[in-house]
Amino acid sequence: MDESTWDRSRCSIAGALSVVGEKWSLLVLREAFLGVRRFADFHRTLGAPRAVLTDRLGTLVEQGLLTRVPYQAEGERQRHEYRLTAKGRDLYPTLIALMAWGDTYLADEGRAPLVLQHRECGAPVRVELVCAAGHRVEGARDVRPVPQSRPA
Amino acid sequence: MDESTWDRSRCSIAGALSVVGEKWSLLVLREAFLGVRRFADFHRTLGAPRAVLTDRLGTLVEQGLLTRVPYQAEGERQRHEYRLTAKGRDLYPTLIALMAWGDTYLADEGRAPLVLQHRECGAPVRVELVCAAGHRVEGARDVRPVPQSRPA
DNA sequence: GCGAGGAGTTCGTCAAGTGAACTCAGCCAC
DNA sequence: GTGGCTGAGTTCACTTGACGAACTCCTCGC
Repeated sequence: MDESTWDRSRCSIAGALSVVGEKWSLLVLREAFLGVRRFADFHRTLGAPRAVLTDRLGTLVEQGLLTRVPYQAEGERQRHEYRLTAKGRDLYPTLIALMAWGDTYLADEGRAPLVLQHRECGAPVRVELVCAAGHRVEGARDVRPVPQSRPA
Repeated sequence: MDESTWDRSRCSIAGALSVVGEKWSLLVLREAFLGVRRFADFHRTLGAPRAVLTDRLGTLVEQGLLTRVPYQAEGERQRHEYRLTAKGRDLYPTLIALMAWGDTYLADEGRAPLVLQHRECGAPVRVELVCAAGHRVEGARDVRPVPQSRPA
């Protein structure tokens, strides 16, 4: 492709990174996918500074990846918890792809620290590139990037 | 799963982010996938400050995602170019997943600024979650995360 | 009223990103 | 050879962001 003429400023990767590209954002989402919902639990499991966590949770809510819903445990006062929205849940494949890469290249002795099993059958889950016609796509070389003209 | 006992410090997502989680890293890789190889072109297409670019290219080389190979254009002095390694190329699904998310939630009027076609058949390419038994996995709810015990 | 704990906020410090200016090396024209 | 051009950095002053500890506020149970 002609990489010199494509308008990078509209790139969806750049856009996505402007939403979840800050430090801790994707890790917050990882915790959310593991079921964490409360501020104190995010803080404990991530070890991020409170101020940063407040900020990240705030922008994730603002961007619509999490919602802040009130809840009340018995014998406690009302609090808020953070839950994934559909927009947030749709980042799951991204996280899985990142994790798979880390498992391949970073895990000690190739042992993945966390295995994902299909709930129905127990088989391990992975990401795959496919085309709409059903072919398996091996990598970037099998793909032709086609920039779309900007609507006038 | 019991999210309170799993050792987050070994998480492959955190590990991967420590390699490519800094600002500009994934965008540098995006350009590399689009065929950019030279410092000046990275600089021009990304608009990142030179110092940051020097640093990011350096760490990506150091981490083995890019290699720095000398080349010489006719009539010019010898220079270096940066090429993706297998380790770098394997981040392709991650970038595609991020891009797909951005296309869905950020692109104006749902028009993806860049379409990926399967080179063989022209059909659009996307990422999918599947299990080893071949089932389609819809999302996080279909997945059971199982922490692996740390080797003693 | 008192203490505890969740959920932040504030603050001083330190690291990282930013843009402009400067450097350095080789090639070319003269 | 001299001077200019270009690619690839480096340096610097400045601003932004991250860090950890300390502080606040609110509410519940006692």
